[in-house]
Amino acid sequence: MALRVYNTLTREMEEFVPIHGKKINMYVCGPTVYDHCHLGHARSYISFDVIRRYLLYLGYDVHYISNVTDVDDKIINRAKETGEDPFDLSARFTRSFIEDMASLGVKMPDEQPTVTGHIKEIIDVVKVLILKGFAYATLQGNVYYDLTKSQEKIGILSHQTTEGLMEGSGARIDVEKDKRYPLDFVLWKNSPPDEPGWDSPWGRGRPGWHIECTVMSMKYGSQQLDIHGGGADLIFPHHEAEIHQSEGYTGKQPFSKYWLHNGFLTIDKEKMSKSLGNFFTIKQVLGEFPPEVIRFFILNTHYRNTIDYSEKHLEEAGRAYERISNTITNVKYAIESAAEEGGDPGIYGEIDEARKLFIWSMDEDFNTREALANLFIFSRRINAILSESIPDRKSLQAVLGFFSEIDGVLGVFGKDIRGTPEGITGGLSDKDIDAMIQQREEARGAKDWKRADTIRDELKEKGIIIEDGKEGVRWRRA
RNA sequence: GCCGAGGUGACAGAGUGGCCAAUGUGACCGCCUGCAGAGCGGUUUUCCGGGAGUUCGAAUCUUCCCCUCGGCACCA
Repeated sequence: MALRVYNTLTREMEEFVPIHGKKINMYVCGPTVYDHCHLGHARSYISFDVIRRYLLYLGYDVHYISNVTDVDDKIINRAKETGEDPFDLSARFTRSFIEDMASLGVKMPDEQPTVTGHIKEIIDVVKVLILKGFAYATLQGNVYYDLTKSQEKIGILSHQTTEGLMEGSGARIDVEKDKRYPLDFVLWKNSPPDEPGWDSPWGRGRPGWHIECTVMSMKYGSQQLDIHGGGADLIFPHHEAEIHQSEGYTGKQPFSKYWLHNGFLTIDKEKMSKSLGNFFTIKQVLGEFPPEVIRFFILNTHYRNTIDYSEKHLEEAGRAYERISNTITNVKYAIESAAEEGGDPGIYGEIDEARKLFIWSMDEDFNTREALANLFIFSRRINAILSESIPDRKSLQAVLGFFSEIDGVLGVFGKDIRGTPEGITGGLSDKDIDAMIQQREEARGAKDWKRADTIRDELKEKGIIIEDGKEGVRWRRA
């Protein structure tokens, strides 16, 4: 059994073998911060978050790098529209992005470099590319990568022919007049006086979009990465450009051994994107659904497939999520009334089997959907055991431990395992709730069902759900 | 136009040639329950876009056709 991944570079499933043993350098393209992030970004970063966590779970030493593009035409244009300083604007949306990721339980990258923090390094790499003959500066103060110098690599990731690319894009790109070849891409771009810029050997300007990833992945990772990830929309031209310039710079190939790309998120079968205006920001969706449901929803489809967003689908995901969530709650309640030892040891076999299936699923290109399906089966078995008898505390703790182990990868059930902190719900403290339940129990004892139901309804209105079980009454916040 | 991905039950979505094609949601029935909830058991008739082929055997491989979505300026 070994991990296999789908590599965009070869278009095949390949066994995952890192370049340097257990140490992995993984780079994922971050966002351009000119607006709040939308659910499509969430999809991408949650997918790679889980990939990262699973590699850690397998015992790899993962060094995870993800940049923030904080200077770019879109930022400058947006700032012009709003009259805001472009750097203030990008700082504002960088904070927004980091907040969103934290809400969704995406682990912080080990390194999160920004473009503006690496201007000097970028200039140095561009200088070398010119020296080596892979790039040329023009009189207008632009520097372009010269694609004729690595023509054999055109289409290496997008798997298209030069002609195909020329026909498709040539007609639409307004070809910069100082470019030698239509497919050449900009490494350094001249900045007019009213726009952000830095002094360079070619005049005042700013980095092109692709060069940052080359520079930062090398500075914080290695000249050759194990994994490079991003949305499928980055395959061309962004990631291909990175290959040209990185391999030109280092003389080593491949720039990245594995290229992983996540699929899109659509709405009504149309791609969610800022240019189409059909997007929901992460903050909007978080306003309607809890973060763990959003994560569950995203992980409920394989990361390379398209997900069609709709409230209906999210609600469905919420109900599915509750099944496992309820199982965890059931186990926790059972622990309270369980004997220390002496229960049916069969439960350990269930855990071993479930762990095997989890790894088996995830080893196949991070198949979280399959992993969740197996977790449902495990949940059902545990519930079945629980409805027949109460196992001993030790084995129940082991079940909880297993959920926690899995959750280290999926990051979905943490709240259920740890439990909600004590607090106030609907103006009621835990103490108030317990008191009301006590009253209801008295009514039930007297078979005063009307009064018992009234209390239950009253609590329900305030967001507390009462459930009568054989180990006593339990409650949870809706 | 060029290139790519995909069409699986009511819906969502796995499926690594071979036990009755996972799993979840929904619906229905039963158990449990004062009722409800949660849970358990069961049912949801021929669910693999269509044709041809390879094979003892195909949802899985080949080929043709139909349809959908996406990439080719920016995009996760």
